[in-house]
Amino acid sequence: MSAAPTLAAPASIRVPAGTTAQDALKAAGIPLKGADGAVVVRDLATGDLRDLAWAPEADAEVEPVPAASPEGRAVIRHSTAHVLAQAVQDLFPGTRLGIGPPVENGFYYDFDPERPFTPEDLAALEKRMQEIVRAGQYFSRREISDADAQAELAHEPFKLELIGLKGRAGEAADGADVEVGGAQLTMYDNRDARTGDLVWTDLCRGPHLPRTSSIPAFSLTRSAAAYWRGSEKNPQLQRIYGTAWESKEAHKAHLEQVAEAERRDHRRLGAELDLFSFPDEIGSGLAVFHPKGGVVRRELEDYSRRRHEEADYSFVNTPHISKARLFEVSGHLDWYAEGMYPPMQLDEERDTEGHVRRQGQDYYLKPMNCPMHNLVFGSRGRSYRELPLRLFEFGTVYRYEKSGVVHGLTRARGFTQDDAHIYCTPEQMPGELRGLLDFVLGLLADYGLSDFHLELSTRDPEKSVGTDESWEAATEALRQAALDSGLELLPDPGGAAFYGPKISVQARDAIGRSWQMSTIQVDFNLPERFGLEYTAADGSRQRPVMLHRALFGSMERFFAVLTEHYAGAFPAWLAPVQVVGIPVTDEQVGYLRDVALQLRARGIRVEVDDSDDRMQKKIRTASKQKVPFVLIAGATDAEAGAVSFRFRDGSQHNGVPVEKAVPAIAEWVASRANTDPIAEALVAG
RNA sequence: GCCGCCUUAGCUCAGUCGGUAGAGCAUCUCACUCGUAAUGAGAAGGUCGUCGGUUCGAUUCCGACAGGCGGCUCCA
Repeated sequence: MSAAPTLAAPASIRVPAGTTAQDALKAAGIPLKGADGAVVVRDLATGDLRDLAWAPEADAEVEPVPAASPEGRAVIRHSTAHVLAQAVQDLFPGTRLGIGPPVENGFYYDFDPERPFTPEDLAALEKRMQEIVRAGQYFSRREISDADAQAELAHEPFKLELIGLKGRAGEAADGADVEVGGAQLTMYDNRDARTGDLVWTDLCRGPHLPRTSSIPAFSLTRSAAAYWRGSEKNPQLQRIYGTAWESKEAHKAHLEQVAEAERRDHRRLGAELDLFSFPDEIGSGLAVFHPKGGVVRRELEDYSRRRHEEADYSFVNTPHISKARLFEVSGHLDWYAEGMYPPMQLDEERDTEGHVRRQGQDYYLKPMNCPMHNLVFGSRGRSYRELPLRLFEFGTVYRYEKSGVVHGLTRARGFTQDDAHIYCTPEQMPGELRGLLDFVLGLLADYGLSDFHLELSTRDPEKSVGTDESWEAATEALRQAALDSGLELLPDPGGAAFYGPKISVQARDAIGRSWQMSTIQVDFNLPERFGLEYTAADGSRQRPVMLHRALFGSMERFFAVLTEHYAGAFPAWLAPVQVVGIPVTDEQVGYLRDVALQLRARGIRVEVDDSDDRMQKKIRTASKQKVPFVLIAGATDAEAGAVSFRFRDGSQHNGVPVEKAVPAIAEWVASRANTDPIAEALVAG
């Protein structure tokens, strides 16, 4: 992440009628070059961004928009997308243009080429783009009537379609409004720096940089297919992604950030640290956890279990498969069948002629735990005195994810939810939601995630069941619980499931990426479908409110997020191997084994490296395995009854008496500290 | 599911313009016994993802399938 610009709020600047914004800025001493330089201006009267070449007809007040600002970067990226499109049409004449908007960290442009782009094409395009940037063509804005635009763009079918969408940009796919914004269509002409000749042109709302040479730094990143206007029903275009920045430094920092994310990729670390794998023999999206991954997972689960016990949850266990009937009742087979593994048919019997003698039964793998939990609730009469009833299970579910979306542990086909369903009275709901959110955030924080924001997904009137009143009450209860948390709350209108509104907790990791973690959902539908009831104080039968809540989303996914958050260097309490003993010579193996026994007696996961590698190699091995505590013992240590600590950051603490070292480690682990142990910290503790 | 790319030793990757392959790391053995991120030597390890086609001959060319990667769509 590049540093946010910390410029003082730019003063308003007057652009006299007939003068260009650029001249006015220059006169006011505003820089026009570099990361702080203005790339466009904001017309303060309308709030619109304008090109620097803009010359208002009447005096206007503007503020400069610096390159190193979200809007400035968007302009840079958008202009770079134009350069890409020009390069593509240079090198691949006849390629049709789609849209080319700026996006987070970069831009893309969609094309309809003769054939898909290859990596070599991308290299050639990047080279051609550099030439265009060097040429310093200027971006020239030109207003155009719809009819003229249609004539001029007769050979660009996608652009023609966009013209038809004009003024209804809200309905257009994400990014389309970059091309056709408001009522007035505009073209942007790229003109030769010297001669002013038209080099290339594109339908575009703008604004743009003054010249192609104003693009400070860019690179192309990848190509991929994308559906035209984001719909599966439309033809696929070839999309090229790139990144562009206000300075070479910011560009480099971004590329470094991408490289860091790659190094932290849980799929890579999973193999390097021997945590888990996805054997082809089992099937796509189905993971096996190796002993080291199993340890981490068990620690995650054990701690969670304890916290759930303390929070008065009841633990249940339910099977992985069920007869079809259950999912007919729950409605899954109506509206979720695509996401389910196909059924297995059991129990069918046929006679010798092959006629069915006994009708078979379809069994399904469960995609969710809620139907099973509802059966637990409904297994006997329930009293209001039992509510809220909180049923918890590490419930493994299976979903037939489409082949293209399976992605490591974060999008698997089989995974275990730390799933709870809470049945309560309508009156209990607000308090229950508040408590739930507290619980969720507290538990996530205990695992080292602390930077959260919330999203409130509200009703989509087109697709929803339940009364207006119940939606209103549930949404308000969720909103209030969210507000009480004091966290940033983003609206997600229409994002709710059809059966009720939800809050999702997003957590930012150590390198600033957001992950959706927990969801808390109110459900009006299932209690109805399952006919769930409790007896109220007045003896009447009432329908409980049901809350769904998966705290980690799934254990696999949470495992992946933590792996990436910690870059594989898990906190000591979670680390698969917490201590490695390294003898300086073979002489100390026995001594270290004795120390290891003392640690193991206190529940510490410890190994002694008695291989015939040299000590330095053993240290390297332990470092690469990201072991939090390395205990080295040579003759000096052994004679003194001591060990020498080496920590993950390379710091040392030598000659620590074993009777101090053992409890120090045990206490550190027991504290569940999420910071790395280092020499100072351990000594202080 | 769609588009593109990829699949060679446990891992990371060379290589073969069609004549069945090589490195580093890891593994094993031996020597070394060393104070904070790689000691040296040797050995072993691959029907080149699977199946089919073309061919005298396929790991190499073609096709299908499986798995992976990057996106799109999807994530109730």
